[in-house]
Amino acid sequence: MDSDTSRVSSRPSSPEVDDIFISSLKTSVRGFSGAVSSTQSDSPSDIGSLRGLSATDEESLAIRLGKKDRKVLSDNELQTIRLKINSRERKRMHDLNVAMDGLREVMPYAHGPSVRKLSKIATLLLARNYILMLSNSLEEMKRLVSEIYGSGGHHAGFHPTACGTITHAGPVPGHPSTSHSAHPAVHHPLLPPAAVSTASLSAPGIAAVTSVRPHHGLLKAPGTGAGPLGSSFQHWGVGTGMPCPCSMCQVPPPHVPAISSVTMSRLSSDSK
DNA sequence: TAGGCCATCTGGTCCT
DNA sequence: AGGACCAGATGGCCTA
Repeated sequence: MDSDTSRVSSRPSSPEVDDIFISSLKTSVRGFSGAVSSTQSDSPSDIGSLRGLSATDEESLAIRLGKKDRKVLSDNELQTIRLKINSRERKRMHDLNVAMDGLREVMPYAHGPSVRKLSKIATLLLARNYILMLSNSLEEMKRLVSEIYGSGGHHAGFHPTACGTITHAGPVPGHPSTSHSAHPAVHHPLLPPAAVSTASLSAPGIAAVTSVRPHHGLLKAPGTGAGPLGSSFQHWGVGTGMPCPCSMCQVPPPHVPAISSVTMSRLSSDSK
């Protein structure tokens, strides 16, 4: 199910498009909008504006392009300007996607050729919940530390063995891969309440998704099998000094308003 | 085939 | 004035 990766690869971003766009312009001067979408010239925005570069249209475009002096630009000038603007926009969106990929990489989610890439919306929602979970965990850890060591607070002694004999070689933010199934039921900030209530951290609900459509199943009712996301959240790396958010190590963090009902409904209905 | 996701184009607005 | 940002529109690809 690496359809997404194939899709991505089959859709090379920016660079090449310029050539296509330019060539399309060469073959059809009137098609100012006909870069990749051949039918784009039929769009409402084109009607009565960019379609046939008549003198009047050129002028109107010139005005829109900021030529308040109503200077009439030549076709080449207009094309050049449009190409430049389009190129900038593509670059901007490309940079945005790069940043989105960077965010995906540090998310507690399985990565690999066989795992479909998180959608943008899913990435953002997951990131949000992840941050909330980290915040809750941090607060809880602080609280526990103060409780355990009191005002004396020799924090140096805090941790490892506090979680029992289990080795916390689990994932840390940015390294979501390992997991251990030691502690079964833990509040999962990345799951909506409904999912959390029925799913353990072995997270069936999250799981199904990874194989097919991660972002949807992620917020969906429990399925079967443990997924990377769910398992990856069970523990934190010891070496990192990060807290273990599992139920054995701490009380479940307060309920986090994970996702709006609107989003939830959309994602759940989207799950298929 | 419908729906989801995405890339791209485009025009408007705001900022420097 | 030019660039960045944003949102709407459109069409392509993919999955169920």
